[in-house]
Amino acid sequence: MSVPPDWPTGETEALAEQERLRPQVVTEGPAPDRTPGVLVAGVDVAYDDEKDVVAAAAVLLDYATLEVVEETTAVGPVAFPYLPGLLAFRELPAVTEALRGLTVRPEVVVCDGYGLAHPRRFGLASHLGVLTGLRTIGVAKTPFVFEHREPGPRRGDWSPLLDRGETVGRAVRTREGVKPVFVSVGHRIGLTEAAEITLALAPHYRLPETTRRADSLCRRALAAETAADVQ
DNA sequence: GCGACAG
DNA sequence: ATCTTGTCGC
Repeated sequence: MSVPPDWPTGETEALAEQERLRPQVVTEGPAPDRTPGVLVAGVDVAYDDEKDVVAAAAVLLDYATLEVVEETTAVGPVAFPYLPGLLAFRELPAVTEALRGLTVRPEVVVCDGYGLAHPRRFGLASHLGVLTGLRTIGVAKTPFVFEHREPGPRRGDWSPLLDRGETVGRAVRTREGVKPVFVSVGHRIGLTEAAEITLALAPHYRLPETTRRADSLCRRALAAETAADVQ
C-alpha cells in the first residue's frame, strides 16, 4: 500500500478536505436484510509508529450467520500523525487498500471509531463512506468528546450521544453488565439502523464480530510485517 | 494559553 | 493505538 499523492500532509489541508467532502454524506438509509448470503465487512488498523508501519485488515462476514467469508490486509507507511478529529487521514489509505482486496462489495462496512459523531460531523466512518460509496457505520469504544446518560442495564438498551444537546449517535448496551459502545451514522444509513446492525453483529461480546475479527487480523498482519521485513 | 481528545 | 500473564468471576 502507498499513500495517495494528493493525500493531505498537514492539519490545515486536512480540515479543508473534511469541509469539502462533508456535504456528500447521506444520513439515512436501510439496514440490510438478515438473510444468508448478505455480506458485511469490518475494518481496523494497527500501527508500529517506530517503524512507520500501518497494517489494515478487512474481513467479510455473512450477516446472518457471522461466518467469515473472506479476509484481506494491506501494509504501508503511516499516512498522517494522530490528531483527534483527523483520525481518518491516518487510517483511510490503508483501509481503502484492504477493502479493494475483497472480491465482493459488502452491504455495510463497520468502522472502529465515529461517523457523524465528530466535531465537524465527518468522522472516519463518514469519510470512508464518501470516498468509497459504501454504506458505513461507526462503532467506537469510548465517548470521545460527547455526553451521554448511562443506558439501561439490558442488552439493547441505549441513550443518546450528545454534542451540546444535539444527538450525534447512541450509547448502546450490547451486553449486560458491560460498558456500552458508541454508535454513529457513517454514510447512507440512519441512526436507528446503525444501532440495529451493531446489536445484530454483537450477540456475545461487547464489540461487533466484524471489529473483533478485523482487529485480530490487522495485529497479525503487523506482527508478520514487523518480523519478516528489513526492506 | 493549556489541557482533553475516536484510534 | 500501545505496553501485556495470569487471574478473578460468571
